[in-house]
Amino acid sequence: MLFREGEPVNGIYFVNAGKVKVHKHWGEEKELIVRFAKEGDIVGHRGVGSEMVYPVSATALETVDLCFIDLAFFQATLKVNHELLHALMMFYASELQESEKNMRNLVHMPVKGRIAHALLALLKKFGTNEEGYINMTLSRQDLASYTGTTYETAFRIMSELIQEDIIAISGKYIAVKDPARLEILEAEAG
Amino acid sequence: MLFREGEPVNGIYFVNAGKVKVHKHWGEEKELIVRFAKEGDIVGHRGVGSEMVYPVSATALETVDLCFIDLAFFQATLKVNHELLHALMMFYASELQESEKNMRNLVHMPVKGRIAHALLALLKKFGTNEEGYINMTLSRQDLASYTGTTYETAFRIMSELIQEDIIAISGKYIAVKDPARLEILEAEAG
DNA sequence: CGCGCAGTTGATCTTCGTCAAAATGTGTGG
DNA sequence: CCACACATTTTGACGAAGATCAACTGCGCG
Repeated sequence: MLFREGEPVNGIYFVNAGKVKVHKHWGEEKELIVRFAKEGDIVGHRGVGSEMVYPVSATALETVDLCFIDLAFFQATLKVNHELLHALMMFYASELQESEKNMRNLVHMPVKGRIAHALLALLKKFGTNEEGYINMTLSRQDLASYTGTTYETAFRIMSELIQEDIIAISGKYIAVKDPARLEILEAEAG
Repeated sequence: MLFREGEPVNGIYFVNAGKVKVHKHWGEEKELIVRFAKEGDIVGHRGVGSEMVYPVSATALETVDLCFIDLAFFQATLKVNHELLHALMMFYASELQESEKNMRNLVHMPVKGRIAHALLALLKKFGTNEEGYINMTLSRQDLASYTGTTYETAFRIMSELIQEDIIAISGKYIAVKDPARLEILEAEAG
């Protein structure tokens, strides 16, 4: 765990290698995964703001190689490097768009559509290995948290998708066999 | 309507007076209100990004007085005025935090809690007039869209809250009589 | 007086979350 | 190699929250 929701912010992280999940908690048990980060991504920038407290937690999903940047240094850099400042602003803007799209989906889409959307997003973000499996291992628990459902429901939907021959599973890896059908599920009633 | 989701971005708006809702659509009928803007707020900044297309719509809730800034000019200004760039970045950061908090609430909170949260947010944002009513008229339809529910459900919950003497309604205005009880509803199971 | 429309309420229906049991897997020590 | 404890996955049954549909109210207006 890189940092925990509620802790004071003292810097940001660059991910050199490995995968990280960024999540928000509700009560003891429940969580919502807000984003995944892979090599090249920033983590902890959500702490920047008036409240110097992390609004989310970040935990490594595998062994990661991180670069920690002290907050004071980072902010000083921003003051000087306007390219970076601009890039960071654009990054926030796109994350905001993404977040609000997910929000709408959460409200109006049935679980199956959300899972479809999530799988496509993961496929796009992490790509596939030679055999066509998504380059990431995701426990069903995490998939559930990412789509805002429970473990059992996520499980059932995945079973359905396998029955329908839209996806396939091998060990901890998932393959999307029929992206088009997922897109249909995603778009349904939209 | 200031602009519509999907249209190309050609500038941003400053609100001098009046209230605006920013919303995202799903299908023909359904929408989700993402944010309200009042005098002093920016609208249309969500269009900034790689895709030069508005990800949301904005419509005036009453007569508004706007200041339109051409996109090219705005971006040129950002290049020069680093204070502004920095402020805008911070603004995005806080909107992102807000958005993700709402996202979690949408998933884990029951409707009643979400309405409580929404009322408190509106109270905080718009304040009250002399008689204690929130300085904003909100149709139940909009309240429903804002909390991610249907008209009927929003209506029922409001009735409950009135029964419980937590809020009061006069014409189109809403008064929060017992903020503490709303906070309890908001925090429940969190 | 009748029509239309927003506000209101009631009745049902679906989806999904919850709980619990069954099946299956995994490790450990004898 | 087996027996046992324990964890994880899978399936089933049930219930609750809320969406949907439809009817009813009051009210303005032609």
